[in-house]
Amino acid sequence: MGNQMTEMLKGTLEGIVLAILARRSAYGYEITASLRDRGFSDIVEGTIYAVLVRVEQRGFVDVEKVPSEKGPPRKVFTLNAKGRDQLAEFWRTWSVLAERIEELRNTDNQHGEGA
Amino acid sequence: MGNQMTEMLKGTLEGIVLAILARRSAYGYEITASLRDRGFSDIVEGTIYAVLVRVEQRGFVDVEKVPSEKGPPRKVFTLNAKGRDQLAEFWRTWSVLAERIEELRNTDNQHGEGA
DNA sequence: TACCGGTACCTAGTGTTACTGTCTACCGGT
DNA sequence: ACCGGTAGACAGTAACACTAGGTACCGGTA
Repeated sequence: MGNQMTEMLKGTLEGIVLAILARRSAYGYEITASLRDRGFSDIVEGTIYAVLVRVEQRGFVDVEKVPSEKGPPRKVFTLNAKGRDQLAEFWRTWSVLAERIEELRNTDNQHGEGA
Repeated sequence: MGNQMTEMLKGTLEGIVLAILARRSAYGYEITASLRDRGFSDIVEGTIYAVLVRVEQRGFVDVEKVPSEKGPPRKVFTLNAKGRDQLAEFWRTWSVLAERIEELRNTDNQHGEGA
């Protein structure tokens, strides 16, 4: 797992988690699974919990404890209004960056246009 | 200047600089100007020098001191083979990440499709 | 009963990164 | 003698994802 991906995830991982919560409420373990399904297979569980603590402290999500049949109670996160604002801001920032980088790639004709 | 962009630049800025050097050799001040031209107007000069120190230490660039008529001698950076490899790796990682995030955006139908 | 594995959550410590603020140094123009 | 533009450099800071563990609950198996 290249650490390059690790560095690139900085600043985007939080948005990714918010985007997943925008679809439906979920708890940590579930979000981790969801990420794996979506190809983010290199993201470790502990990292997700750290992100969730952060978004909770910043007030982007509402939290509800739900008992589960197995293991400790689930901590279900629901995106709230502030979180939706943050998510919108994330998409704006991402769009700007992605656009500029794609322009850069188009003018960069050296990188073995193989694939 | 949202700090969101700041965080997102982590992990991409180095690749951006390498991509600029892939087009032609340049010195720090020039690279900063080039970035401004390309819309990365929020990146500060000092940051670029830090990136250049890093890529030099990692051996991605060759360095040549060229006297200038004004100010101290220019430190001209040229992308070498190792640097081109690193750039290729950057584009690969970026493609993977960008693709996954775009998929996530497509399945996220909540974020006011304003623009 | 005793143990293991899966579910679910949490935390301290580490390394990397970009920014802020400031500094040195050279030069031409006023 | 001073200022602004060119060119480079650096210490300190904040934010971030990862490593590497740990706690707790439960069902199944030996």
